[in-house]
Amino acid sequence: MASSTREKIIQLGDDLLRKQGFNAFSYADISKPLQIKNAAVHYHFPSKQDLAFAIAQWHKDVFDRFSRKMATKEPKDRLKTFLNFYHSIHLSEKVDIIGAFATDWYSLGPNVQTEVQEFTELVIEWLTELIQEGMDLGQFRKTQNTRTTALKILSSIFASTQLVRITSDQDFTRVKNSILEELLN
Amino acid sequence: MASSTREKIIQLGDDLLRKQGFNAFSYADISKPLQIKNAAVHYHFPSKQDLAFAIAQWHKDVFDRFSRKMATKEPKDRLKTFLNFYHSIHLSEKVDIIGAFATDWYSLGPNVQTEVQEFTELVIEWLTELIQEGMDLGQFRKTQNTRTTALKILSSIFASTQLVRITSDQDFTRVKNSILEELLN
DNA sequence: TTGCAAACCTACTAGTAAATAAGTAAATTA
DNA sequence: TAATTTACTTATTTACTAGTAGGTTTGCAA
Repeated sequence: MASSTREKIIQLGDDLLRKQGFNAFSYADISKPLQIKNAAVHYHFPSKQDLAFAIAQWHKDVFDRFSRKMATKEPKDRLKTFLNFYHSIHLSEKVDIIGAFATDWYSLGPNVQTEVQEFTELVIEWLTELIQEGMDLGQFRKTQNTRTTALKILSSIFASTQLVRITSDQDFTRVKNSILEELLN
Repeated sequence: MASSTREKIIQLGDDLLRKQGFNAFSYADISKPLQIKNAAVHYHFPSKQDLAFAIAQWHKDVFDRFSRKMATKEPKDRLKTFLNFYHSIHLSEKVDIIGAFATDWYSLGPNVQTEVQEFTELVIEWLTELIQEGMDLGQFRKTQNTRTTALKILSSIFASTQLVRITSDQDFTRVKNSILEELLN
């Protein structure tokens, strides 16, 4: 079964949110490419907040499947896959969803904010555990606070998807490689 | 002489840009608090792009004065002041201007983009020189590529102003302190 | 004191935004 | 097969957006 209209709207909404920002796209930007009418988008997502909620929820689902699939792999490879994922974001000229939601934070309704918070905490905890495990296995250099290390990795990699819009592509690869190098023993 | 209307518009525009995003505020959001009419804002800044340009220019000017004032201080103190500056951004519930411009990048006209690029390069170069100097003086740990280190510091600190909107205040302080600790010998 | 420009205001336009009401065709279920 | 639901469309509304044309006031300069 090909993806439903609902799924296509979420995908396109996510694309637009991360390329242009929540307030920079309209329902027309979604309905036109999908060759449906404005009201059809409202049928699936009565308000733009409902769409934002669905996008946040989708990211939670995807990350959940991702972390399950990665569970068996060793910390180093898990981190590499994570960083490569951000590389693909960079190549598609989007920014990370966390940064996109963060800069548009005050445009989001309370339930969307909660969903975004849950997703973000999921990512941070996953990274924190990964780092702890890598340290326990002697693959990673010891750091004082694993959550802080996780926060620094997350923030520098997601900020890079933003920063390189302004500077250059090379800067992304530099930061990406450096994150791994710094952690490895 | 108290600050002119023009200056007040730039200040308020900058506040709104960094609190809500470029597409989330209107000229009405500027004219109302300043108790002037919509057209008065258009008198000073015919288009919203002109306002964005002036905001970018203002940041360049401020950073220029900042770097001049800091020139005599030693690297460690320069970095501390820089990080404290970001702490004040965090406290005012804004995000950093670089991240704000980056996420709204495709809403900006070419001349605004150029101005933002110049400002950002100014900051990166200032940080790079600071790190090199600190390393030469033996205050900072040696790193392979000083620009990469600068990029990582900049990205993790400006992303933190975004991330802590979603997570918690503590996370900002953690990252901030860790940046300094990691660099110091 | 006249002329003129800076800094506004009044009043408006054209376009776009999100959102809704009411209707329809096709599929699903009872 | 009758009733209902799903997935839309057509048509419209309300509200706001950036931007403009033209008039007014104020202060300064010739």
